[in-house]
Amino acid sequence: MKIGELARRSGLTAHTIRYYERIGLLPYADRDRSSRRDYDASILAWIEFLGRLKTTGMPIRDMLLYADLRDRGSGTEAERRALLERHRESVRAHVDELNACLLVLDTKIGGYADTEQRMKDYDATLPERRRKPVGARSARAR
Amino acid sequence: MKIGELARRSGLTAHTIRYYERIGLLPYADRDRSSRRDYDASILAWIEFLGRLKTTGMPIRDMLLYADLRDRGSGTEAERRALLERHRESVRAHVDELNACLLVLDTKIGGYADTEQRMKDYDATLPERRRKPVGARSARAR
DNA sequence: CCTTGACTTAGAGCGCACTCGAACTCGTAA
DNA sequence: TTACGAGTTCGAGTGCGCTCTAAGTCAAGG
Repeated sequence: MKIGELARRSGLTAHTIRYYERIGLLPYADRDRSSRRDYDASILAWIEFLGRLKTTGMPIRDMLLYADLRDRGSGTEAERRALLERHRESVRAHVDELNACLLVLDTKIGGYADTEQRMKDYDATLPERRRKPVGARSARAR
Repeated sequence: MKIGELARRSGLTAHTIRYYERIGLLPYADRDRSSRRDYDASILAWIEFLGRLKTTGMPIRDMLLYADLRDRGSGTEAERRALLERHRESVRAHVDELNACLLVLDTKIGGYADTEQRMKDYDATLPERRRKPVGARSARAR
């Protein structure tokens, strides 16, 4: 599989695939006679897994850590597992936080229930917004 | 309340508060005789609300949109509401996505159940990782 | 033979959201 | 009076994760 097809199939751009290889997220790909990257379909599973880590907010530096553990092969399983478990906890915490925000958002939206009614939430508590008075740099200009 | 106290109470840094004012996320604050910002406690509710939007992944440009609608006052309620509802939907979708990823993560971690066992997931499907062969720029170097 | 288009590399540039530094001004306490 | 600490402005710098450009190579089709 050439980089173009992998791009189509993975949803990444060819640019991003090369970038990932450069930083070590993807293994250095085999090249054909004319130096073009030639991928095995198995790379897709790894890219999908990276995508999930990314979706769940793992920074690239941590994915690199995981990738490096994987490189080092057997003997690193416990560490890999620990890394994923820590990440799972942080994702769970984030989901909880998002759900809490959703409740607040529901309340807020509820405040707009009848568009024609006055607000009784945050919007009403701040008297009115002011803009920086243009050209008024200070009381006694110098 | 001076900017330092607001920083302590809001969790933002004074730098960030000034930055938010600069870009229009926070209203231009009243200044005392010596040009120092002097805040009313009501600003805290707004900052907390912004924090929730931020936590839920709303980009600053959208918060600005909301802030501008709020500035324009009555007559913009429907639009504000629509904005929040769209955002709520995107947050819900993201939560669903995260939960789906959590399931995969659980499976993956399950694969490490007994650290001493062989892997039968992604890690096992990629034969082995290769590194860029240093100094090997091409078959026929030039 | 020539064109086309998919690829190659190295490196620059971008958008976001801060974050910090420099140089300065105040008000207060010693 | 002087020193301190907390504030001010403007603008530059940072870290992240891409994203794109330039200039070149190559293989296949017309």
